[in-house]
Amino acid sequence: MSHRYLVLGLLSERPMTGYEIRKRVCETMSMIASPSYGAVYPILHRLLREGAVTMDVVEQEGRPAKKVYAITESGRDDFATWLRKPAAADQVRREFLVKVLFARDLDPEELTAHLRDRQAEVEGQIAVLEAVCSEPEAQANGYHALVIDYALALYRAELCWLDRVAQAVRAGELLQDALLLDPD
Amino acid sequence: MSHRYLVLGLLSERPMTGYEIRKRVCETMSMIASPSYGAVYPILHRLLREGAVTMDVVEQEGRPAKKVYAITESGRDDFATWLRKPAAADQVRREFLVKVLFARDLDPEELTAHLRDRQAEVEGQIAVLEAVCSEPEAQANGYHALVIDYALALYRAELCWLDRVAQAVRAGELLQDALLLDPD
DNA sequence: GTAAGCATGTAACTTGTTACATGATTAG
DNA sequence: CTAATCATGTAACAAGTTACATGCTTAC
Repeated sequence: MSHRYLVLGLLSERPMTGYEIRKRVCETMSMIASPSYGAVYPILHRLLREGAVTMDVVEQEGRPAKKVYAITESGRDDFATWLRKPAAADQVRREFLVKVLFARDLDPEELTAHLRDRQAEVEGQIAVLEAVCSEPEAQANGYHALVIDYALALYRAELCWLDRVAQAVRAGELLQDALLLDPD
Repeated sequence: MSHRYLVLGLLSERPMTGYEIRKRVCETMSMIASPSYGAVYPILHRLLREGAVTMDVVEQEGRPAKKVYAITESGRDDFATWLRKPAAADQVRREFLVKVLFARDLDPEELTAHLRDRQAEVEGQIAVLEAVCSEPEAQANGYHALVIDYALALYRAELCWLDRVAQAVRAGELLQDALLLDPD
């Protein structure tokens, strides 16, 4: 459901094509979503059917014609209503965590490998976010910057956790049952 | 996909019924997942069909008969293979974040309300995690405790972020475009 | 008596991914 | 000549939710 409103929100800034929407989301909002074309186009078709957007075919030479979608008053109302409704609660839900949960079945080296993989992934995400941060588009929109800051804060906290756990594994503190982690 | 392996992982500890599995996940692993019956039962049927588990009908007086599922060697192999594969990357993806992204369309009080809602939600989650932490089951399993600690670390980081943003809103630092948030 | 817990299940629906098809231009 | 970028779309599939149906027991 929130992909729909992400699309509508972006169109409330300016008219765009499906291709453009997807590109913008994947490049500057990848921490929130990375929808495929198979998600974006059907959403636009549906919004059009419902009258939340209008569509304008723009011929281009050289390139294929593009369909520019623009939000309508009714679309703005729909978006405004959604924006004011309380957000649904959602989980942390990472495949990575399920693997940690059953790490008693892994050798310490295998667990360490998972931790290292995740660390590389998180560091990569942080690098992407910092790059997005320094772009003019993100700096112009305080709320976009806010969301990036949120993701950075969580990723940095995760990095700390990964470090602590990697140390505990190295120290052999995590055996079959084990102790660990002073509560703060 | 990871629900399947969560089920298989739990069954690798001891035989259980679908009802039990769901209850245990929802009560002690709610930060990772809260599958509905409509998710759990079909997974078990499929695992049975594939030979990853066996099923034993146990009649009970008073209560309806229950179906106890136990993991097979083939199921253990399947699980062990999955456990060693690198985990898929996943996003932060919170509906809440999409609302923040478009908060320029909200009055400061409306944004504050969203922030407060989220704060209450996060504090509730932390309370649940701390309660689970103190149970003997979680303390006996170091890896379970580890996952709880992960979730706590992220939730606490989020709480800090929420605080910072709430303050910025109160101070009127978040207008149409706005500055904000010294990079660390 | 009524709500909650035990216990199983299915059907309809939603939301999304992957993989495919099409086809032109530009940069290496 | 090959890959990437622009640009649209569909079909098959995967994974899950919600809502329903059933039915018994125990605690308030």
